[in-house]
Amino acid sequence: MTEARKPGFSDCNNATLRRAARSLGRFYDDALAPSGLKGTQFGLLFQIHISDEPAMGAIAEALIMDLSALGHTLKPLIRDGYVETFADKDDRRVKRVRLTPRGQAKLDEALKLWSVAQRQFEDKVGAEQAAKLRTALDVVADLDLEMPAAASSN
Amino acid sequence: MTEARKPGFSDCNNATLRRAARSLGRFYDDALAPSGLKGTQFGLLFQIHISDEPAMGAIAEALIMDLSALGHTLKPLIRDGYVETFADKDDRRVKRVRLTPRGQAKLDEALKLWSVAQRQFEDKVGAEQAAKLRTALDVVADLDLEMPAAASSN
DNA sequence: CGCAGAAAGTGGCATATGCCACTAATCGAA
DNA sequence: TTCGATTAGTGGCATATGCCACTTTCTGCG
Repeated sequence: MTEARKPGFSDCNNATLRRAARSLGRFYDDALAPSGLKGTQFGLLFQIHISDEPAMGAIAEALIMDLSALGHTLKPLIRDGYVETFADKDDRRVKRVRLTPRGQAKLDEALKLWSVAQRQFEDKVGAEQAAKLRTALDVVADLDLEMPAAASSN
Repeated sequence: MTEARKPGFSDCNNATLRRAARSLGRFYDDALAPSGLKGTQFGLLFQIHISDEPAMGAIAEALIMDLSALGHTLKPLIRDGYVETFADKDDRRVKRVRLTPRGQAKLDEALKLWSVAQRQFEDKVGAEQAAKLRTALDVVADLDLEMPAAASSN
């Protein structure tokens, strides 16, 4: 072993998760590079695609990301004309999002690249295993974790 | 179901991993907040702590992160006096890193907060299950993935 | 020795994410 | 109706990460 990742305290679930995310993220980013999209952007476009003109808040909730972070991340996609927003008819506070034709086309293009990476990955770890991992990750993501002290107002 | 995370195509391993990372990251960040450190910074200080005055490159490799990204991430820690760097005696290209006494103290402080979060997490998913997940994530992180086309120069 | 090429970092630029303070709109009572 | 609480986003600020173009050192040869 490289002496780098010694056992004993390298047990931080968060650190391990981030490390894997960086690693896998680079792989998917590389695969998507020809489309000009990052893995995150692809995921965001996809989420919008499978939703029905979702509100910002709905997207943020589905992806478990901060609403403001979503706003920031959306900017380059809007700038490049892949996505457009419009106010909800009944509640002007709500801003809805949808893909432009250009965005739809870009997503289709990226999906082809994505599927290659996805297959590549599943060939390595096994589709079954990959599915199990995703399930486990979804469980973790949806855990209702909160620090003891913070549970006061609950 | 919230209709947000429909089945079928939400199978992207990368998206699922990032989503979980955002979720868990927030939990650990909250737990570490009293120390003023983010989960990432804590992990970085810890990595330096368990290594012996590691070179930048060694840290980057262990954490599977870009060397320049490491440099950027290290800046606030150096600015706050938790870490210091010095040139390697035999190779002036190499920059080594170590914790300052102040950094060591901060790490000790953060470790207490971290262990609470860690325990909280393991109580929820089970220590056994958590260990399995970490193992799976390490496997994923260390996979030798590369796009078919990129294998040319190999 | 001297030079081409590799190796280790740095800096700039761009995206990814979060938190906090604010603004705009809506809702729920009094 | 009117005002306070709530909800949905925005903008600013700071860290997290990557890629690329350079600069500085080393290394290996001829």
